Amino acid sequence: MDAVDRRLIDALRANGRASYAELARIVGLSSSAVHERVAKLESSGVISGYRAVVDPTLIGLGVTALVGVEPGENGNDTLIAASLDAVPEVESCYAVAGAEAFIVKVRVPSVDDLHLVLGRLRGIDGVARTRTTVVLATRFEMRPHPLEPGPGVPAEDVP
Amino acid sequence: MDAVDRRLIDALRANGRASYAELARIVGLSSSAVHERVAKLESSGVISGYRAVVDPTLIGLGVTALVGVEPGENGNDTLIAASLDAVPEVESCYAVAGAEAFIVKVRVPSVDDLHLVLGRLRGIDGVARTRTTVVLATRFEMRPHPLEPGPGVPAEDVP
DNA sequence: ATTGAAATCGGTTCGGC
DNA sequence: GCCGAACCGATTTCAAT
Repeated sequence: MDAVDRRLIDALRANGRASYAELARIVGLSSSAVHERVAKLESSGVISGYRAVVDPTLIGLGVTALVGVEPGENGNDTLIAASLDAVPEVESCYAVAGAEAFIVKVRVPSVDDLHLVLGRLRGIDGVARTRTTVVLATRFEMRPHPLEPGPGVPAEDVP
Repeated sequence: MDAVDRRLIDALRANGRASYAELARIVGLSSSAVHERVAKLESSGVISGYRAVVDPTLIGLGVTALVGVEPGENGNDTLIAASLDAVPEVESCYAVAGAEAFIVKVRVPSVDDLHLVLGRLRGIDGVARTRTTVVLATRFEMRPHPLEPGPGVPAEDVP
Protein backbone atom coordinates (compact mmCIF):
# COMPACT_ATOMS: atom_id res chain seq x y z
CA MET A 1 0.00 0.00 0.00
CA ASP A 2 2.13 2.86 -1.29
CA ALA A 3 1.41 6.34 -2.63
CA VAL A 4 0.38 4.96 -6.02
CA ASP A 5 -2.22 2.69 -4.41
CA ARG A 6 -3.57 5.61 -2.42
CA ARG A 7 -3.88 7.69 -5.57
CA LEU A 8 -5.69 4.86 -7.29
CA ILE A 9 -8.08 4.59 -4.35
CA ASP A 10 -8.69 8.33 -4.43
CA ALA A 11 -9.33 8.25 -8.16
CA LEU A 12 -11.75 5.33 -7.87
CA ARG A 13 -13.58 6.93 -4.97
CA ALA A 14 -14.04 10.04 -7.07
CA ASN A 15 -15.01 8.07 -10.19
CA GLY A 16 -15.73 4.40 -9.72
CA ARG A 17 -16.04 3.88 -13.46
CA ALA A 18 -12.67 5.34 -14.37
CA SER A 19 -11.04 3.16 -17.01
CA TYR A 20 -7.68 1.50 -16.42
CA ALA A 21 -6.32 3.62 -19.23
CA GLU A 22 -7.48 6.76 -17.42
CA LEU A 23 -6.07 5.56 -14.09
CA ALA A 24 -2.81 4.75 -15.86
CA ARG A 25 -2.55 8.35 -17.06
CA ILE A 26 -3.24 9.62 -13.54
CA VAL A 27 -0.60 7.56 -11.77
CA GLY A 28 1.88 7.39 -14.63
CA LEU A 29 2.02 3.62 -15.02
CA SER A 30 0.96 1.28 -17.80
CA SER A 31 -2.64 0.15 -17.84
CA SER A 32 -1.59 -3.44 -17.17
CA ALA A 33 0.28 -2.40 -14.04
CA VAL A 34 -2.79 -0.49 -12.90
CA HIS A 35 -4.96 -3.49 -13.67
CA GLU A 36 -2.84 -5.66 -11.41
CA ARG A 37 -2.73 -3.15 -8.57
CA VAL A 38 -6.48 -2.58 -8.61
CA ALA A 39 -7.08 -6.34 -8.69
CA LYS A 40 -4.94 -6.64 -5.57
CA LEU A 41 -6.80 -3.83 -3.83
CA GLU A 42 -10.03 -5.64 -4.62
CA SER A 43 -8.95 -9.11 -3.55
CA SER A 44 -7.38 -7.79 -0.35
CA GLY A 45 -10.68 -6.16 0.57
CA VAL A 46 -9.46 -2.56 0.50
CA ILE A 47 -11.90 -1.96 -2.35
CA SER A 48 -14.98 -4.05 -1.60
CA GLY A 49 -17.05 -2.97 -4.58
CA TYR A 50 -18.38 -0.16 -6.71
CA ARG A 51 -21.70 1.63 -6.42
CA ALA A 52 -23.71 4.04 -8.50
CA VAL A 53 -24.62 7.12 -6.46
CA VAL A 54 -28.34 7.65 -6.84
CA ASP A 55 -30.35 10.72 -5.83
CA PRO A 56 -32.86 9.34 -3.29
CA THR A 57 -35.47 12.03 -3.95
CA LEU A 58 -35.55 11.20 -7.67
CA ILE A 59 -36.33 7.56 -6.97
CA GLY A 60 -39.12 8.32 -4.55
CA LEU A 61 -37.24 8.15 -1.25
CA GLY A 62 -37.79 11.70 -0.09
CA VAL A 63 -37.81 11.12 3.66
CA THR A 64 -34.70 10.30 5.68
CA ALA A 65 -34.45 9.79 9.43
CA LEU A 66 -31.81 8.85 11.96
CA VAL A 67 -33.20 6.54 14.61
CA GLY A 68 -31.62 5.60 17.92
CA VAL A 69 -32.64 2.12 19.02
CA GLU A 70 -32.52 1.47 22.75
CA PRO A 71 -32.71 -2.10 24.04
CA GLY A 72 -34.56 -2.92 27.27
CA GLU A 73 -33.17 -4.63 30.36
CA ASN A 74 -33.14 -8.08 28.81
CA GLY A 75 -32.65 -7.03 25.19
CA ASN A 76 -30.19 -9.14 23.20
CA ASP A 77 -28.09 -6.88 21.00
CA THR A 78 -27.21 -9.63 18.55
CA LEU A 79 -30.84 -10.50 17.98
CA ILE A 80 -31.81 -6.86 17.64
CA ALA A 81 -29.04 -6.32 15.10
CA ALA A 82 -30.29 -9.26 13.06
CA SER A 83 -33.81 -7.84 13.13
CA LEU A 84 -32.56 -4.44 11.98
CA ASP A 85 -30.76 -6.12 9.07
CA ALA A 86 -34.08 -7.55 7.97
CA VAL A 87 -35.73 -4.15 7.60
CA PRO A 88 -35.02 -3.04 4.02
CA GLU A 89 -35.74 0.61 4.76
CA VAL A 90 -32.74 0.62 7.12
CA GLU A 91 -29.95 1.75 4.84
CA SER A 92 -27.14 2.01 7.39
CA CYS A 93 -26.74 0.48 10.83
CA TYR A 94 -24.18 1.44 13.47
CA ALA A 95 -23.61 -0.18 16.83
CA VAL A 96 -22.73 2.69 19.13
CA ALA A 97 -21.61 3.49 22.67
CA GLY A 98 -24.41 4.64 24.96
CA ALA A 99 -27.86 3.61 26.09
CA GLU A 100 -28.97 3.51 22.46
CA ALA A 101 -27.10 0.46 21.32
CA PHE A 102 -27.80 1.20 17.66
CA ILE A 103 -28.27 4.16 15.42
CA VAL A 104 -29.77 3.45 12.04
CA LYS A 105 -30.50 5.53 9.00
CA VAL A 106 -33.91 4.98 7.47
CA ARG A 107 -34.95 6.04 3.98
CA VAL A 108 -38.63 5.97 2.98
CA PRO A 109 -40.96 7.59 0.44
CA SER A 110 -43.15 9.48 2.92
CA VAL A 111 -43.75 10.28 6.58
CA ASP A 112 -46.52 7.70 6.53
CA ASP A 113 -43.93 5.09 5.60
CA LEU A 114 -41.64 6.43 8.30
CA HIS A 115 -44.44 5.94 10.77
CA LEU A 116 -44.82 2.33 9.67
CA VAL A 117 -41.11 1.61 9.81
CA LEU A 118 -40.77 3.14 13.29
CA GLY A 119 -43.60 0.90 14.41
CA ARG A 120 -41.74 -2.07 13.05
CA LEU A 121 -38.51 -1.03 14.77
CA ARG A 122 -40.28 -0.55 18.12
CA GLY A 123 -41.87 -3.94 17.62
CA ILE A 124 -38.51 -5.72 17.45
CA ASP A 125 -38.11 -8.11 20.36
CA GLY A 126 -35.86 -6.60 23.02
CA VAL A 127 -36.28 -2.99 21.86
CA ALA A 128 -37.50 -0.66 24.62
CA ARG A 129 -37.48 2.71 22.89
CA THR A 130 -36.61 4.47 19.66
CA ARG A 131 -35.65 8.11 19.25
CA THR A 132 -36.12 9.60 15.82
CA THR A 133 -34.42 12.59 14.25
CA VAL A 134 -35.86 13.66 10.91
CA VAL A 135 -33.34 14.78 8.31
CA LEU A 136 -34.30 18.12 6.78
CA ALA A 137 -31.48 18.21 4.25
CA THR A 138 -28.58 15.99 3.32
CA ARG A 139 -25.77 18.43 2.68
CA PHE A 140 -23.36 15.69 1.62
CA GLU A 141 -22.88 12.02 2.21
CA MET A 142 -20.00 9.56 1.82
CA ARG A 143 -17.75 12.40 0.78
CA PRO A 144 -14.37 10.98 -0.23
CA HIS A 145 -11.58 13.06 1.24
CA PRO A 146 -8.31 12.23 -0.50
CA LEU A 147 -5.73 10.08 1.27
CA GLU A 148 -2.92 11.35 -0.90
CA PRO A 149 -2.23 15.09 -0.96
CA GLY A 150 -1.15 14.93 -4.61
CA PRO A 151 0.97 17.53 -6.42
CA GLY A 152 -1.30 20.33 -5.18
CA VAL A 153 -0.12 23.82 -4.46
CA PRO A 154 3.65 23.92 -3.95
CA ALA A 155 4.86 25.08 -0.54
CA GLU A 156 5.87 28.70 -0.33
CA ASP A 157 9.47 29.44 -1.01
CA VAL A 158 11.25 30.56 2.11
CA PRO A 159 14.14 32.82 1.09
CA MET B 1 -38.58 5.98 -15.41
CA ASP B 2 -40.02 2.53 -15.96
CA ALA B 3 -39.29 -0.92 -14.59
CA VAL B 4 -36.26 -1.32 -16.88
CA ASP B 5 -34.74 1.91 -15.56
CA ARG B 6 -35.30 0.75 -12.00
CA ARG B 7 -33.60 -2.56 -12.74
CA LEU B 8 -30.66 -0.73 -14.28
CA ILE B 9 -30.40 1.46 -11.18
CA ASP B 10 -30.51 -1.59 -8.93
CA ALA B 11 -27.85 -3.32 -10.98
CA LEU B 12 -25.57 -0.27 -10.93
CA ARG B 13 -26.06 0.21 -7.20
CA ALA B 14 -25.02 -3.39 -6.68
CA ASN B 15 -22.11 -3.15 -9.13
CA GLY B 16 -21.17 0.30 -10.34
CA ARG B 17 -18.66 -1.14 -12.79
CA ALA B 18 -21.10 -3.44 -14.55
CA SER B 19 -20.50 -3.27 -18.30
CA TYR B 20 -23.26 -2.20 -20.67
CA ALA B 21 -23.10 -5.70 -22.14
CA GLU B 22 -23.71 -7.15 -18.68
CA LEU B 23 -26.56 -4.73 -17.98
CA ALA B 24 -28.03 -5.58 -21.36
CA ARG B 25 -28.15 -9.26 -20.40
CA ILE B 26 -29.81 -8.38 -17.09
CA VAL B 27 -32.60 -6.27 -18.54
CA GLY B 28 -32.93 -8.08 -21.85
CA LEU B 29 -32.16 -5.17 -24.16
CA SER B 30 -29.32 -4.44 -26.54
CA SER B 31 -26.23 -2.79 -25.14
CA SER B 32 -26.85 0.32 -27.22
CA ALA B 33 -30.34 0.70 -25.74
CA VAL B 34 -28.84 0.31 -22.27
CA HIS B 35 -26.18 2.85 -23.13
CA GLU B 36 -28.85 5.36 -24.05
CA ARG B 37 -30.94 4.72 -20.93
CA VAL B 38 -27.99 4.97 -18.55
CA ALA B 39 -26.86 8.18 -20.24
CA LYS B 40 -30.31 9.62 -19.60
CA LEU B 41 -30.29 8.53 -15.98
CA GLU B 42 -26.93 10.25 -15.60
CA SER B 43 -27.83 13.49 -17.35
CA SER B 44 -31.15 13.74 -15.50
CA GLY B 45 -29.30 13.48 -12.18
CA VAL B 46 -30.84 10.20 -11.04
CA ILE B 47 -27.35 8.70 -11.15
CA SER B 48 -24.94 11.39 -10.03
CA GLY B 49 -21.77 9.35 -10.14
CA TYR B 50 -19.98 6.15 -9.28
CA ARG B 51 -17.82 5.39 -6.27
CA ALA B 52 -15.46 2.68 -5.18
CA VAL B 53 -16.46 1.35 -1.76
CA VAL B 54 -13.38 1.33 0.43
CA ASP B 55 -12.94 -0.39 3.80
CA PRO B 56 -12.13 2.51 6.16
CA THR B 57 -10.17 0.38 8.64
CA LEU B 58 -7.83 -0.83 5.88
CA ILE B 59 -6.92 2.72 4.91
CA GLY B 60 -6.22 3.83 8.45
CA LEU B 61 -9.58 5.34 9.36
CA GLY B 62 -10.48 3.07 12.25
CA VAL B 63 -12.50 5.50 14.36
CA THR B 64 -15.99 6.66 13.42
CA ALA B 65 -18.25 8.99 15.40
CA LEU B 66 -21.65 10.61 14.98
CA VAL B 67 -21.64 14.16 16.25
CA GLY B 68 -24.63 16.37 16.94
CA VAL B 69 -23.80 20.04 16.43
CA GLU B 70 -25.92 22.52 18.38
CA PRO B 71 -25.86 26.20 17.45
CA GLY B 72 -26.11 28.90 20.10
CA GLU B 73 -28.71 31.66 20.37
CA ASN B 74 -27.20 33.71 17.58
CA GLY B 75 -25.71 30.87 15.54
CA ASN B 76 -26.11 31.16 11.78
CA ASP B 77 -26.93 27.74 10.36
CA THR B 78 -25.73 28.61 6.88
CA LEU B 79 -22.33 29.71 8.16
CA ILE B 80 -22.03 26.68 10.40
CA ALA B 81 -22.88 24.41 7.49
CA ALA B 82 -20.16 26.02 5.39
CA SER B 83 -17.65 25.52 8.20
CA LEU B 84 -18.62 21.87 8.52
CA ASP B 85 -18.08 21.44 4.78
CA ALA B 86 -14.54 22.65 5.25
CA VAL B 87 -13.63 19.92 7.72
CA PRO B 88 -12.33 17.02 5.64
CA GLU B 89 -12.87 14.48 8.41
CA VAL B 90 -16.61 15.14 8.18
CA GLU B 91 -17.73 12.50 5.73
CA SER B 92 -21.48 13.10 5.85
CA CYS B 93 -23.50 16.09 7.01
CA TYR B 94 -27.24 16.18 7.70
CA ALA B 95 -29.33 19.18 8.66
CA VAL B 96 -31.88 17.81 11.10
CA ALA B 97 -34.95 18.78 13.09
CA GLY B 98 -34.25 19.51 16.74
CA ALA B 99 -31.95 21.59 18.91
CA GLU B 100 -28.98 19.99 17.21
CA ALA B 101 -29.25 21.61 13.82
CA PHE B 102 -26.71 19.22 12.30
CA ILE B 103 -25.60 15.66 12.70
CA VAL B 104 -22.32 14.79 11.05
CA LYS B 105 -20.38 11.60 10.63
CA VAL B 106 -16.67 11.90 11.34
CA ARG B 107 -14.03 9.39 10.26
CA VAL B 108 -10.51 9.60 11.72
CA PRO B 109 -7.48 7.35 12.30
CA SER B 110 -7.52 7.47 16.11
CA VAL B 111 -9.29 8.79 19.18
CA ASP B 112 -6.59 11.44 19.41
CA ASP B 113 -7.63 12.67 15.99
CA LEU B 114 -11.25 12.53 17.07
CA HIS B 115 -10.34 14.73 20.00
CA LEU B 116 -8.75 17.25 17.66
CA VAL B 117 -11.67 17.25 15.23
CA LEU B 118 -14.21 17.71 18.02
CA GLY B 119 -12.21 20.69 19.21
CA ARG B 120 -12.35 22.10 15.73
CA LEU B 121 -16.11 21.54 15.50
CA ARG B 122 -16.72 23.20 18.87
CA GLY B 123 -14.55 26.07 17.73
CA ILE B 124 -16.79 26.85 14.75
CA ASP B 125 -18.35 30.28 15.10
CA GLY B 126 -21.97 29.98 16.27
CA VAL B 127 -21.62 26.46 17.66
CA ALA B 128 -22.65 26.17 21.31
CA ARG B 129 -22.32 22.44 21.95
CA THR B 130 -21.45 19.13 20.33
CA ARG B 131 -22.64 15.71 21.40
CA THR B 132 -20.56 12.77 20.29
CA THR B 133 -21.56 9.15 19.86
CA VAL B 134 -18.69 6.79 19.16
CA VAL B 135 -19.41 4.05 16.64
CA LEU B 136 -18.38 0.65 17.96
CA ALA B 137 -19.18 -1.26 14.79
CA THR B 138 -20.57 -0.42 11.38
CA ARG B 139 -22.89 -3.30 10.62
CA PHE B 140 -23.69 -2.00 7.14
CA GLU B 141 -23.72 1.29 5.34
CA MET B 142 -25.35 2.62 2.16
CA ARG B 143 -27.05 -0.73 1.67
CA PRO B 144 -28.89 -0.66 -1.66
CA HIS B 145 -32.32 -2.19 -1.25
CA PRO B 146 -33.80 -2.97 -4.66
CA LEU B 147 -36.47 -0.71 -6.11
CA GLU B 148 -37.69 -3.42 -8.43
CA PRO B 149 -38.84 -6.73 -6.94
CA GLY B 150 -37.56 -8.61 -9.98
CA PRO B 151 -38.70 -12.05 -11.20
CA GLY B 152 -38.23 -13.50 -7.70
CA VAL B 153 -40.31 -16.35 -6.38
CA PRO B 154 -43.44 -16.83 -8.50
CA ALA B 155 -46.75 -16.35 -6.74
CA GLU B 156 -48.49 -19.50 -5.60
CA ASP B 157 -50.91 -21.01 -8.02
CA VAL B 158 -54.44 -20.64 -6.82
CA PRO B 159 -56.47 -23.54 -8.24
C1' DA C 1 6.43 -5.25 -9.98
C1' DT C 2 6.39 -3.20 -14.60
C1' DT C 3 6.35 -3.19 -19.50
C1' DG C 4 4.73 -3.66 -24.34
C1' DA C 5 2.47 -6.38 -27.63
C1' DA C 6 -1.32 -9.44 -28.94
C1' DA C 7 -5.91 -10.99 -28.82
C1' DT C 8 -10.38 -10.42 -27.17
C1' DC C 9 -14.10 -8.00 -25.57
C1' DG C 10 -16.84 -4.01 -24.60
C1' DG C 11 -18.03 0.96 -25.66
C1' DT C 12 -19.83 4.09 -28.86
C1' DT C 13 -21.90 5.74 -33.04
C1' DC C 14 -25.05 5.56 -36.61
C1' DG C 15 -28.52 4.08 -40.09
C1' DG C 16 -32.76 1.99 -40.06
C1' DC C 17 -36.92 0.25 -38.04
C1' DG D 1 -37.06 3.89 -28.15
C1' DC D 2 -34.74 -0.16 -29.77
C1' DC D 3 -31.82 -2.97 -32.79
C1' DG D 4 -27.64 -4.50 -35.28
C1' DA D 5 -23.43 -3.63 -37.49
C1' DA D 6 -19.16 -1.49 -37.74
C1' DC D 7 -15.40 0.84 -35.79
C1' DC D 8 -12.53 2.02 -32.36
C1' DG D 9 -10.58 1.88 -28.04
C1' DA D 10 -10.03 -0.53 -23.76
C1' DT D 11 -9.42 -4.81 -21.08
C1' DT D 12 -6.89 -8.71 -20.25
C1' DT D 13 -3.21 -12.02 -20.84
C1' DC D 14 1.49 -13.13 -21.28
C1' DA D 15 6.50 -13.44 -22.10
C1' DA D 16 10.34 -10.90 -20.80
C1' DT D 17 12.90 -7.93 -17.73
